[in-house]
Amino acid sequence: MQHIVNPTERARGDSLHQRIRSTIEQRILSGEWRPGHRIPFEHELMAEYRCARMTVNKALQSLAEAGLIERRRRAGSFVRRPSVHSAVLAIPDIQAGILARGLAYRYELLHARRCRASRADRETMGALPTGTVLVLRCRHFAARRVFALEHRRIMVDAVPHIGDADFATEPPGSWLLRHIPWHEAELQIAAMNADAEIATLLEVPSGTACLVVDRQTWRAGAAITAVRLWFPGDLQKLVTRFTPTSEAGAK
Amino acid sequence: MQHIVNPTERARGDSLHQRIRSTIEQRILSGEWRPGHRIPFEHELMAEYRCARMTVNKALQSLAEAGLIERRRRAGSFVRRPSVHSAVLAIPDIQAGILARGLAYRYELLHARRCRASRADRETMGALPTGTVLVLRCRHFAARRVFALEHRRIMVDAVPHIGDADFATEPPGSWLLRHIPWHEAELQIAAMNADAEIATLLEVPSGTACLVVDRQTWRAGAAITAVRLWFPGDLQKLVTRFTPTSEAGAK
DNA sequence: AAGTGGTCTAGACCACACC
DNA sequence: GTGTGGTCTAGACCACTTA
Repeated sequence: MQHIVNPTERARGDSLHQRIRSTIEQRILSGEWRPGHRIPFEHELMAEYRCARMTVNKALQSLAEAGLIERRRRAGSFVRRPSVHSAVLAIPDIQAGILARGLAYRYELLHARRCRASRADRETMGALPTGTVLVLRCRHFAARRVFALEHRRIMVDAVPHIGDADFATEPPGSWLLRHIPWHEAELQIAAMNADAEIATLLEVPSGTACLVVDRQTWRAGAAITAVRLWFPGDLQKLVTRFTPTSEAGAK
Repeated sequence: MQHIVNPTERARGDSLHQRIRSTIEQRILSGEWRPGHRIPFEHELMAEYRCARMTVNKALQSLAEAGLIERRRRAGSFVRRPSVHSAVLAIPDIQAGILARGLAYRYELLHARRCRASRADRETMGALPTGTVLVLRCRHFAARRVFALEHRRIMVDAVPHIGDADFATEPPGSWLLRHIPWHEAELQIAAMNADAEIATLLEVPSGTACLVVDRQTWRAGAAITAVRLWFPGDLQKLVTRFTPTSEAGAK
């Protein structure tokens, strides 16, 4: 019942569909099967591995979801031609990220006030005209150095129990993650020179290159928060490991 | 045979396992089911949707792969607590990205020479001591402005037919993507001030904040290329849309 | 018209974790 | 032990696409 697997193409994970997947994946990654190459049909793989169609189907669907192959009815499955590099960036919660590096973490609230939603809030986030916005400015420290400067706007009406939050002691990002655990977000990453004010707050020379991350967050279509984080360029690097993909794998 | 689906929880995609998946996903994203909440058992969902176990299994496996739930034998499936934000960054090929924006693209090779692998090549990329490295420096233009400056090292011995490439006319990234379509890579994103030399080449004032992307590429464990790209900070923004995840969904 | 993949069924055995 | 999820089978019907 077992298919004889060449030791060099042996994969971690013992289930048959994982072995089939890995075998094909390695042929693609090694360049043995180039873009456009037709993968064996499901019925051919069934015969090769002596298994049910559901098993090879699971392997091929998994490769299709990963963007390595394209499946076309009546035609077969084909190795895709990668066009964009799709990188999975891990962006940890700031506090957790600093602690994970073994550094001391400190948080400081600089400023907090409530006001009416601005025109920008309405236009970029779809906030209600009558909505109230909580505007926060705070700093994150890693081992006594300023690690990040945070400008945040929270749509008060969309966040239940926000009155219970004490942002003098808890970073708003952490509080929100605890209370609105799942959400959708949009991210922009850019490089900007620190002006005099930003430089003072980050305790770096004026003009220092900073990594600027803008993030907007929604839940069920309703805007929750918008935040801009300034990182001194030498302190924060975003690192990731990936494989190219053909088209957006994410929906 | 059909389960009666509430119109508000109706999903795109008509297959049953997609509907089951979407229904559960919306309960999680809306906050109705908070982290730690136990999803109904597979046999309960079978009864609710009057379908086979494979069908609910496919829906739950898909949610587990997406990082929204955690599955534990004997215990059940539970909504996960997100800890890191995992963003899928789309990083297009430079030429394709500029053309996609409707801008004119131009490429210029500044410098090319072959030399022995340096100590850094060996240490950071695992290049062979006797290996030859092709060192390139080039610029990418979008509508007459300098869009990016590229420093690249290619491990000549690992890339067949590289002698056929004409990097005076074709950007090395495009040539490599055509000839080594699938690979693994590691990416670092940082912000740096342009020094005098970089600023001159980018045609921006000295000290301008730049987005610096370092990428190293392997195929089947063998180093292919390492590249550093400098983007003027105001020109290139990396944009992405995502949902938080619990732990690394990528392997 | 034919043959592919997409989906689904109604079973089954097993590993594992918890009791 | 007991019950969960993990995996697999041997069928089946259908939609779609392409030859």
